[in-house]
Amino acid sequence: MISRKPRPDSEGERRGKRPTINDIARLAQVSKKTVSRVINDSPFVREETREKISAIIKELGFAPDPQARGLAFRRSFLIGMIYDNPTPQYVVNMQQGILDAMKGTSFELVIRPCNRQDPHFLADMRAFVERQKLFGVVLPPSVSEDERLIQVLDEIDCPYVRIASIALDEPDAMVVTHDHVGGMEAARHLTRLGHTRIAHISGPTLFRSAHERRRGFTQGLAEAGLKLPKEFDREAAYTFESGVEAAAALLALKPRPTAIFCGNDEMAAGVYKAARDAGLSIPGDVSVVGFDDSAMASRLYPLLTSVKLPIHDMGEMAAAKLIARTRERRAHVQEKTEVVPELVARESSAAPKG
Amino acid sequence: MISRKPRPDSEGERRGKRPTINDIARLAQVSKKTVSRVINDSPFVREETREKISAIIKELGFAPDPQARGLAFRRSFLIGMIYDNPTPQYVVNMQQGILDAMKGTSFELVIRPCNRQDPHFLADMRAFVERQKLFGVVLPPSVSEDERLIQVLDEIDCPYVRIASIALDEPDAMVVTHDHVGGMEAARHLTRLGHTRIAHISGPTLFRSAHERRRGFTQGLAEAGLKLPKEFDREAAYTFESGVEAAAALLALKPRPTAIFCGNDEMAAGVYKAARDAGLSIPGDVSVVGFDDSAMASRLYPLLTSVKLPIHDMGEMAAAKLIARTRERRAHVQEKTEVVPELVARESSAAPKG
DNA sequence: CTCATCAAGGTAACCGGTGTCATGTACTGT
DNA sequence: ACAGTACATGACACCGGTTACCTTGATGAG
Repeated sequence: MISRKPRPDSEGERRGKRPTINDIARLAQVSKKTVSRVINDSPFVREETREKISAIIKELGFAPDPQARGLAFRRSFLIGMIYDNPTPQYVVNMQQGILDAMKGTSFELVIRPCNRQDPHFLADMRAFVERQKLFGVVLPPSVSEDERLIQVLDEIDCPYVRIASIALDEPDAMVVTHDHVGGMEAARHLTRLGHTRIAHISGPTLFRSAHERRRGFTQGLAEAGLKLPKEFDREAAYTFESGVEAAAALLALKPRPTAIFCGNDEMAAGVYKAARDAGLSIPGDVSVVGFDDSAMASRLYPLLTSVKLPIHDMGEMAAAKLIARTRERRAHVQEKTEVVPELVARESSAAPKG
Repeated sequence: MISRKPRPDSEGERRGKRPTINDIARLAQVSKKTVSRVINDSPFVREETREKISAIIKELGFAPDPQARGLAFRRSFLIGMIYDNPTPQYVVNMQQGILDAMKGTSFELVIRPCNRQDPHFLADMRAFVERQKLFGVVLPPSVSEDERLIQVLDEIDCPYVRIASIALDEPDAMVVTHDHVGGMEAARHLTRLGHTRIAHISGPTLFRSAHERRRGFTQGLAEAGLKLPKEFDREAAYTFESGVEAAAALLALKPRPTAIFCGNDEMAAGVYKAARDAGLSIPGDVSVVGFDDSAMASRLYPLLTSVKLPIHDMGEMAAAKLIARTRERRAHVQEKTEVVPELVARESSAAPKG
């Protein structure tokens, strides 16, 4: 129960002290440079020597000091995640994905939420990345869309991988999420159910994701010969409240839509509320489709049909691309780069009445 | 749209290169050691000298390299957050709190989810903390309750702050969350509404939080002369599914409880489902109170009454304690250490029928 | 007036690795 | 048998700071 217990007196030996590269070198009777070569997989080490050194390293549980190594490399072993996405589920899943990609490597994840509106935004990010000499950064939307930030990162020569709904960059600096396919799937799902009066509540269209989801959606409607009339096309803010408001307006129209596709689950939850307020039932009077397939989707009643993006995998892929830059110097350049959303049908969507 | 733009040829000057302590020393015509003294607020620098150096530092926008500094200090400027809490909202809020405490300092946050069941758990954590020479770690529940981990941290002499529902350690290594007060508030709320048959679904009681919430709850019931009968006292797993199951059992009892207090919101959502399945209305037939006040609480219908813990502030306080260790060598030792949950009454709790 | 004391700052080694280049060996080819 | 080359390794400076220790001039006590 005591926080800082006195440490037992250390006996003469290097008790408690982690071994250094010098210790290894001494034991292996080689220079520390050779040990360094083994650590860094240099090809210029005799197999025999390598094995001897490796054995000692393993035995002593030696691991090089990332700070010292970083200092010499002029680059740290930290990967940053810079984000402004307010959805906790999204953030946590992506973090986990990145961490999974780093598993077994000596990289660590440093996180950095930010606000693109802040006047210090660019200066802060520059200072952060430059000071920490980040090995690379993962940029989920919407920071991935900020060209000013990209310019800063290019200037200070910091590798990055952008996660976005369209290809904004070279393949090895991108994970493309094809949000428009998700929109299309939503449209297909609803038209197949027989809906014809279908509305959309999009996120702020200055977010590419919102734009792409909407684009795919209208495209999907077009496949069935349908259009998205102006009065059925509302832009909201990706928030619950804005969803309530937009949905209330839609549900007051005559004739009202029999289905609503929302740019995310938060706004879909807003539709639930607006529908209750208007005395309408889901999916009896209106079908609802969300986007994200967040935890909420399976807690709401009725269970929300939603489009799911493999956020964890996106993070993992992005980090893997970053890590690949050293591992095998641009070896298999074209790792998997694209991800496609999938519709998860639940209870909130059904054929329209009559 | 190109990821790695060629950098403009650097002119003779140190274009693009960050200044080092040597640059500052040269310009100020002092030794680098004196610059170092200024950086570290050593008292042995003449005011005049200090000002001259500070001015140059500011002008050049110099910031010492954390790796080099860390290497010499034998300690990094990274603060770790080790967690196993699966609730994204919780994780993100706490992260944000920690980051807010670090704002303006040169610390960065490294996150590390873990699984206490994993056989490598302790070894992994030791390697992580020791390799990175973490400045300190923040331990939210339930890792904060793991005495083996604490022992490891003590051994490698890594400072930590534990966030837990009871005082497990010295005040400067703790943030105490008094979960039992939350349980008590829930009990008071329900008894005041007139309920007498009140049930509880707790989290796994090997989690202190679950145990404390339950303890406070029974204590609150006792204040009103009530007991928690055995059949009204269920232990579940903090998950939605386990909540459904436990609630179904409770609602099948005769007479059934008129109110259920849940150890978290996830399980409360489970009660909603079980109630619907049983054809019971909330709060008409059963009142429900959750714990966490997660985002879900205000998306569910009816809005969930829940007990709220200031998670962001807990993270902030914990990190502040860590940082205070250097800032002003154990100056005001007794920073604020305790936090009290608050009940947020919404629609899911009302007076019992009749 | 001398010596101890202290503030203010400098010097050099060091933290734990890596880069550069020199050196020594063992094969090649002729 | 001998230069030429490729491989394997070591010596040493360096990354950008800090610690430990030393010097210097000024001040005060005896």
